Amino acid sequence: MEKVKRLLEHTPLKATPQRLAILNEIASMGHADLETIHNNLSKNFPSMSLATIYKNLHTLKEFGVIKELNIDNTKNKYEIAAQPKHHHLVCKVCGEVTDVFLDISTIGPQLKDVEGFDVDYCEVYCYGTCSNCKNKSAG
Amino acid sequence: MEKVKRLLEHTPLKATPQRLAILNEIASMGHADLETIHNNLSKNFPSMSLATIYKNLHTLKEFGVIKELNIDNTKNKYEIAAQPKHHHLVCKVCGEVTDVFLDISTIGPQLKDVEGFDVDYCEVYCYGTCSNCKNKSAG
DNA sequence: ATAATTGCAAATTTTTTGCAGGTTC
DNA sequence: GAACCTGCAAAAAATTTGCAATTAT
Repeated sequence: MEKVKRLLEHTPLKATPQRLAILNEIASMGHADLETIHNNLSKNFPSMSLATIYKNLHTLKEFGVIKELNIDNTKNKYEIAAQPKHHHLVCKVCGEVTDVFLDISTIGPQLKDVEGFDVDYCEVYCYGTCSNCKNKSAG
Repeated sequence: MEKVKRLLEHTPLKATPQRLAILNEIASMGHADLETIHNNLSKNFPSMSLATIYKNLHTLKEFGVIKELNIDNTKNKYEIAAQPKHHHLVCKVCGEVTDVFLDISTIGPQLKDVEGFDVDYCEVYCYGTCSNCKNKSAG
């Protein structure tokens, strides 16, 4: 829990048990959505209210502690922001999300052509079937 | 209107005026969200109900006539699916979305390493500032 | 004629808000 | 002690549903 506490260091946000639990859940899952966070935390933390999770996800995102993923057909998922830059692999069967490090340096030069648009960063989402799901469908 | 009617040809969906108007709106805007569609269509089509738009966006997506975009911090936007493969540029200031053709052939080979994951396709979203917004902030 | 679609109103689900009591710094 | 947070309950917003009348094929 001390690990995630550090994520709040340069923010005005207080390290409440609920907030740390939410961060810890996201950190240990890698990626988590609101419902999953609520379900998992409710077990050990029965009074954890939905409103608290809504407020926290909003605030944590606002202060750049977490990031929202933008995945097709999925409820919003969150990940810890302080990670090396990476992209995402999404299994369209089970929904599992995996981080992947990609060299996308060939994209930047192609955007030079776009009249006057200043690109800050690009996000890549790759969709397909994970090995688990592939094996299941194969028999 | 005949143009968008063709988009329904290989589906069991009927070409109702409401449906065609929705498709036409998306086609002419390039990308549109539910609220915008509703606002714009209500002008000429006062009885157009929100429920009809919800149902249509769902059905049209289900049959692959339209695609939902996955843009950070934005309400779901839709585009016509039958278009050459492209990616998206998003202005973080005004929200404007622009299509962009990118060669992402360098990504595929990098994914060979990922154990057992079969990638179908990748989506790239590039975020930045469009020329309009850049000029405004510059004075 | 048949099956699909619309629009309304109601129901449901999701998200936000206000505030009293409690907590962190 | 000041500012911030939580959890509750209520409010607001977003989305879905059921159904009778209508429409496309």
